[in-house]
Amino acid sequence: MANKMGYLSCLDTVKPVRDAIEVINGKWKLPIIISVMTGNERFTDIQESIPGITPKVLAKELKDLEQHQLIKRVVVDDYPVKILYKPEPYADTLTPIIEALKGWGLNHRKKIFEKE
Amino acid sequence: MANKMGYLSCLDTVKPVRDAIEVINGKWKLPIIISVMTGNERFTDIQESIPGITPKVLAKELKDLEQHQLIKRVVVDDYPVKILYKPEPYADTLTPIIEALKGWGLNHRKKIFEKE
DNA sequence: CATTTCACTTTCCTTTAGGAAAGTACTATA
DNA sequence: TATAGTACTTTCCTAAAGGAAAGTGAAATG
Repeated sequence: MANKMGYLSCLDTVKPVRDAIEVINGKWKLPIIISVMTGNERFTDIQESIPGITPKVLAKELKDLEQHQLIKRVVVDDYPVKILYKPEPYADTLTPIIEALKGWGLNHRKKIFEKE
Repeated sequence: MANKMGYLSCLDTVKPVRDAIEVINGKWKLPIIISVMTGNERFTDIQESIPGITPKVLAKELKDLEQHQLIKRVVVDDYPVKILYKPEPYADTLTPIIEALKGWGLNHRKKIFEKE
């Protein structure tokens, strides 16, 4: 009944990491969350705060993030109608990930510049 | 000389996060690093420890990770020749990211199951 | 001599991500 | 009346990611 695998199981870590990656995958999701958490609320503001993002990509990613309950789309019925994107409380749970990536990225860039 | 942007700058965070994402992007890189850090050294062992990965993808990602100095490919000149993949010390710097993703993924799965 | 193991590579194919450019419908402002 | 801003959508396209299946060459094992 014992298993005869010759490899070491790492599924305890691999599985949840993959679950997380599925939610925040791609180039743009974390940058958008960061922008919204920083306080950018309008479509155009978010777009301008993230260099290189196109409106098509932004619109698609905003929908994904809404589905995952990380942000919400709020329609304000003034005249003219305003649309605001706000972070959901659940977005705060991503802070440790964002901080870890930020720290690593900062250090990595330093490492690259030292070498070359 | 002041800037007249209407948005809030979040580049201090967005830029390093993007640098990090560029290195560990895709479905497979972190799972492979986790497997190698767990102690899997042989191609076939790594492959079997990560459900769903194909040899083509594994070969390609191992090369990428080697280039980023996260793992090294060691040829052991016994007869028969053995090829071992070992984590580089630099791989350890990814531990906070992996732990953050693992924690988040675990919690996320719990959240999903509670809801539905 | 046949089979198996190991570490891949090769081919073919589909899906997804992403970018460029233009357009749209509405409202506001000069 | 013309121009500009807002929040997108649409079309077209390329590149990269990823998967399935088979093959390869060397060496070991039965």
